[in-house]
Amino acid sequence: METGQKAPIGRPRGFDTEEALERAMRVFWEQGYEGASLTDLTGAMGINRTSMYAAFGNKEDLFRKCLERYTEGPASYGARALREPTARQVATALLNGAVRATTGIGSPAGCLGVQGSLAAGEPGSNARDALVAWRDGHVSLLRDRFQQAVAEGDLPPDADPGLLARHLMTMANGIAVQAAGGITRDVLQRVADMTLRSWPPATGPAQPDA
Amino acid sequence: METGQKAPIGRPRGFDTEEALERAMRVFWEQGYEGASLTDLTGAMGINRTSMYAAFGNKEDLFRKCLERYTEGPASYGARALREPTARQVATALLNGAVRATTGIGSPAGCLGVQGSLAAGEPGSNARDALVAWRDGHVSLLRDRFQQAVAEGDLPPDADPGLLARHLMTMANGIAVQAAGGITRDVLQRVADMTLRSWPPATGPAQPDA
DNA sequence: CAGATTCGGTACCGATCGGTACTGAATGAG
DNA sequence: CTCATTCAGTACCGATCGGTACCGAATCTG
Repeated sequence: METGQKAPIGRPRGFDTEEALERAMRVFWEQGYEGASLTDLTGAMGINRTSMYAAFGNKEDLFRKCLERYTEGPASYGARALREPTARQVATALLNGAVRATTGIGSPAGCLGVQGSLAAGEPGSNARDALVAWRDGHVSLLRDRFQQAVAEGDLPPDADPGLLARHLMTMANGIAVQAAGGITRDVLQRVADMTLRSWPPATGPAQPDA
Repeated sequence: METGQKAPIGRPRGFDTEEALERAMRVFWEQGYEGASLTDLTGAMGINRTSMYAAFGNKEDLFRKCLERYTEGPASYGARALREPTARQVATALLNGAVRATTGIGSPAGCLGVQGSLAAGEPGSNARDALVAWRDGHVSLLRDRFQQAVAEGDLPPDADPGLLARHLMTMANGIAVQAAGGITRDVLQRVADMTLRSWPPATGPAQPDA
């Protein structure tokens, strides 16, 4: 059985699963989990319901797979940012990446990880929880990266890695909301620049007013 | 006809419209426009469909009225912040208010103006557009307020009021996303404090790296 | 009282929701 | 070739969607 990997039995699949997943991802991205009906999804994927269920499970499974694809595709700037040499460069790459990804010319506005499902009724609760975990996972990765920066002396010893990570993710998610509302890339880039100009912000007690 | 204001003809309404609106607002807040079904809404309001349609129009009208109520209730910190004497105090009141409102103990987590409808399918597009306009309206008010601060010398003459306003709203919306994900008030307050510690951020060219 | 008017409950509308049974077409193995 | 296996299209499932027709109950004016 040298050819174990190949030669699937039966009629071969008539569509490209990667291409179909890409199109489904864009529908979820544009319309959110609850707003994307199976008719919308399969219409964009170019297949019918039966093929979708056979290939991907159900709507929830499809959403999860789209989220994975999103993470490795449009949101891959996050993983790249973590590999930047300094904490400041991590922050810069993250926010610049967020601006670019949420305002891509050929892509839906905003971020799938935010508008995919932020508030939902009971049938969409699993998708919502999946996105909460997704966002929190990124914060944890950022926190670990900043913890490392503190250990390396790249950030001051009294810096709070968790707080810096949360602050940065808050800004990135805010950018996603703006982008979903149609704010243009150049405006959001200036907003990101403004944040980065005073980064890292002080972690200690509040500075005197005025 | 001195009593023109009173004595409505016919059977009097058997429920309090303000109370019903308050409960509907919370359902939209928790579940979003698309995630809140008429059954959910009328169930929480304690009335049946017929009464809801007679009193409020339809689901879209109900949502708009809930958004108004939200603006004048839980989101009234926005209008209050604009009346603070200095730009810095405006920013502080806004972010502190956002933290409190999105993490209220007896209220749903997050912000109706964000998670009410961020991405939606075609049937929810009107609600989504209403929220986009709602958020942009608040940015415009902030921009005008900061423009005034520049004129008063409260902000430096080279400050960009529109950019400062957008930056602040981006942070507030980011806070709303965090809160929707269950992040607690004390954490978000520290994030807000961190932002305010370096506010207003410089508007000019980027500061030298490191 | 009678008559007009409005509210509230039931029962229903067509459309759409996510999901599936069934059937025929296309491919492998023998 | 035959036969098992898989894919894809149709047609459908019960449930729910937002919205409404209808009618009795309740309250006004006169």
